[in-house]
Amino acid sequence: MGLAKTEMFTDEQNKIALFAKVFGHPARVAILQHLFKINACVCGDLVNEIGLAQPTISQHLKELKNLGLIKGTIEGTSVCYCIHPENWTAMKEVMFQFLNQDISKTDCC
Amino acid sequence: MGLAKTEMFTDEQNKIALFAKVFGHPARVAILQHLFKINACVCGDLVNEIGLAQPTISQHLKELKNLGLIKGTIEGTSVCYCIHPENWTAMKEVMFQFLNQDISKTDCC
DNA sequence: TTAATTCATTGCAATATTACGATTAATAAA
DNA sequence: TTTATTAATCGTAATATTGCAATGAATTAA
Repeated sequence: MGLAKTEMFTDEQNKIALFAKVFGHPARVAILQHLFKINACVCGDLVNEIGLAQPTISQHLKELKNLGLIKGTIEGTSVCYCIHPENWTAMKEVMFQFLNQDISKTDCC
Repeated sequence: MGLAKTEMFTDEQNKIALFAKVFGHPARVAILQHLFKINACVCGDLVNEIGLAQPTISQHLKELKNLGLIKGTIEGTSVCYCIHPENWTAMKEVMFQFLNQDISKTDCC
């Protein structure tokens, strides 16, 4: 199939999976790291920074934007992308809760 | 293609992407949450708990096991799965570092 | 207006993922 | 031994993802 049966899971589980999925490609990880690193906003420098073709980067940026993790503003002919702070923080809350589950009881096997 | 060009990225970026990818499906999120919730180990109860067919669950468990996040021990005819505490903690370190990047400077757009 | 620049979109090929029926392997119970 | 139980593996169909060339839309420069 290639199609996840999302209706069988809770909203929280689906939300975690959606966030995780977008981090599941090294190009998107690299894009985000670069946006954090460069204090000012960045546009098509990402195409040079990362070694992929322009349409490929554009596609990855779109996915990050769709999830609300970044925002892009048009500046003349170029587009300035940067982290969306509020949404990033909200995403962190969700992911932290998942990653921080109590591990102390898991003493089996 | 459908094939990520991992050679263009750092080991860290690829590692983050690999961990994130395995969390990128709600069934695997649900499996992990259940393993955390059930203090004792769990085996094919997961098939009942989650609504997917046995081969599907088995496949998801395999991916989690391949990454070292869970471990399985044979107990008679059934297999007992549980979180791998050390590896989970190590994974958390990597993910936290990525998620916790300094957001205070990102005041653009 | 014309050309140049930047980025999004489209279309497509190659590969990956998801799900499950059927089967197999291994152990336990009768 | 025979049968049941449990879980892994195989094979396959349906869909998703990745990457890029070609193209298009929008703005700027000449």
